[in-house]
Amino acid sequence: MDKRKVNATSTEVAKLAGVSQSAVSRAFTPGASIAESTRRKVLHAARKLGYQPNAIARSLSTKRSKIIGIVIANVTTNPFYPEVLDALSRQFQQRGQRVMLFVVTRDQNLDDILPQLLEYRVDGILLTAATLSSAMAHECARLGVPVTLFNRSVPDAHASSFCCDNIEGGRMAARLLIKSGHHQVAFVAGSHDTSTSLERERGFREELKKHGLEPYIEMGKFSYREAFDAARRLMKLPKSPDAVFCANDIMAIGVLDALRHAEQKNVPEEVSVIGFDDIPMAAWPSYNLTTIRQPIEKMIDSAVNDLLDRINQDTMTPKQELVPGDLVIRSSAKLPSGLSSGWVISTFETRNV
Amino acid sequence: MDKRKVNATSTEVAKLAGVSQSAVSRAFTPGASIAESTRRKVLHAARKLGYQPNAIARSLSTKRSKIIGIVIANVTTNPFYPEVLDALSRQFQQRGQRVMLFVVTRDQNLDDILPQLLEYRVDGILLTAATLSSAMAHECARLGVPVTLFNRSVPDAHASSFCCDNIEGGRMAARLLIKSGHHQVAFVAGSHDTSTSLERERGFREELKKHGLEPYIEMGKFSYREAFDAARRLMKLPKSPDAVFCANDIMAIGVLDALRHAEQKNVPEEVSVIGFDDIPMAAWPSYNLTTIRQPIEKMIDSAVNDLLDRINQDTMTPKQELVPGDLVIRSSAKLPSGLSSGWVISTFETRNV
DNA sequence: CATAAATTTGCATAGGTATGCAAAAAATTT
DNA sequence: AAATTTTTTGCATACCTATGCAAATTTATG
Repeated sequence: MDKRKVNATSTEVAKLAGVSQSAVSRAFTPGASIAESTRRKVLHAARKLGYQPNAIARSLSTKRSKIIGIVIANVTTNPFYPEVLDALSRQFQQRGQRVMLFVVTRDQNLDDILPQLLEYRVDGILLTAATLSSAMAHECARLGVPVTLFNRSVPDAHASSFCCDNIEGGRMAARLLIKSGHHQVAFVAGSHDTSTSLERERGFREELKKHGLEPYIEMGKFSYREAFDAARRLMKLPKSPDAVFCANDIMAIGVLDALRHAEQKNVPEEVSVIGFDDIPMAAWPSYNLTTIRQPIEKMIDSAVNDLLDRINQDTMTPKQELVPGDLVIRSSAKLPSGLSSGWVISTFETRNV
Repeated sequence: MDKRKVNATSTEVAKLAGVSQSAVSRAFTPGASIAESTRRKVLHAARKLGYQPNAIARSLSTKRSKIIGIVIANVTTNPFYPEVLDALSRQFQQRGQRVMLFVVTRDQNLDDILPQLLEYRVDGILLTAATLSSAMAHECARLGVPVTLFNRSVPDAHASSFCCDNIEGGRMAARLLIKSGHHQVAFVAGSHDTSTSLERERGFREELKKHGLEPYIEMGKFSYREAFDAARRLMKLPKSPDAVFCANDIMAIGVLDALRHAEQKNVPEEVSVIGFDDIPMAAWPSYNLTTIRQPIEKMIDSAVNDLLDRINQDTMTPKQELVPGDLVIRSSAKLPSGLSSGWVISTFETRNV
């Protein structure tokens, strides 16, 4: 049991086991042509030397790194993204892929980041809360590295994209507010250059318009604090809104806190609040936020499947998928008299936090 | 500008530039011996072919992958860890290291995970919110891969560890509560097998004992929801506590919500609440949580420096560092008449969220 | 037992870069 | 201009594994 050598190689194992280096390689390659008896000999020798196959060398040889590059933003500002990262990481892990991670700021230019991933010959790239320049999209396409966007609509047809149906989500929020008799509503936007916020706003406005309503718009910059302030501004208006729809949950929570603690408003009696995402906090007993749930697991399943499929059959064309969200009814928004089918009623007691 | 070829190699670039493959390699190696004129020729040819050095091949050749393995848990349940991950990722990125990420559950056995990192010949490993079996610690030591623990005390001397001074943090909380005249206090623990929770409890008890007090203990499992319930149990006690110290902020927030919304208690008039970590939420206007701040940036700076140093000078012995926390005074705990020096007074207005 | 078929094995090489060493070229000194 | 020093260059090889191919071995068939 001599373990002085730092990193045994397949050749050393081969020598000890009295076989060729090829045999060692085959012993560690599932499905390779090797007799059970020699495989055992090899594994025994390997254990003795503390041998572990060198994935770097394997990658070089097979031209598959088994690494997926993940680029993610907003990890500290929106609890939705840790949720996404967790699910992604697990999924890839489970499917035998490693993850190379880049955490970026929302405004950071990916044109500096992606080349770093490409250097390592990642098998695929998944971007979330980040946008892709079309130059980079082309570059990845040229190199045959599939790219998938999560939660961002696609700039061109070179990448797949998986999003919640944000427009329909905005409509759902509007419908609920109208049904429950609101007359003056507001939208707290995330930013004016993010597809998610823009689309949610579009659906919301569109549906309101059908009923002759037009929302106030305030900017919340996807942040609790900014949304908190936005809510205060809204309440200062001559005809202050009786309902606020926010482009995401973290802002909705900021609005809720502002209404309750800074503006002494009762929610939902005086003002209804609706969010988007359904982050774990939305179910906390002191928020009980009515919101549009993004079915994270389902979306990630699809995204991961698509990416891995495109890695393995390099002919597949990118796909754009829109996953419907669910209206989750809690108690931050007034209820209409009759409930619609398809709504998810979720109370603190019935849902694990 | 022909770019049909998928991945140009240094040899192809060499041919086009009319130099040797070595020259190409040197052109991309900072500090290598190469004439400025040839470097330019090479870079020009490289651009023409869309060449990018192959980091996998380089790793094989140099025996340095420039990859750090990060293992992290609790990413979705405690906002402290997204903060940590964000900072770690940035730091390594900035220092020219890539990050291979594993998100694990609290109870997952690292003995299956670490080998996967070692396969890729990571230059170093950073574990946070995760513990290391001593067998694995030995294995890493044998392979010359330095390991650093973040926020966990060290099982043996084979790894470095960087922690907040949890014991002293517990003492600080106790001192504040005593100074401001509390008589019946409680501790909401995270778990009974995590050094952070145990140490915070120890310091807290220790200091209370000096003043003849003993805390109620409740289990909050590091979760908002469990802590919420724990608070309700505490308030049902015949002599319910007038102060609650929690092993982390997310539980303190659960307690706060329970007190305010389920138990109709005024905070801090009737009950004081103190947390640990100082996550961004702690500064939110509706919480204003008094807490012990872990100086994340400072801790991570030290941890990253130590790890990179040990990677580069392979003789360095592991280091155990205890970083002092700061008591951040907000308004969830009653104030004593006179403030001590060294306390950080932080109000919503003075701190960026 | 001989022959054909199937399985297992080793050889040789590819994958792309870095680097020690000696040769060549350029710069400096005498 | 020759001699010396310094810088630059290319050659050859190492890094470690996977795999096509032909040879060797085992198993099955007649």
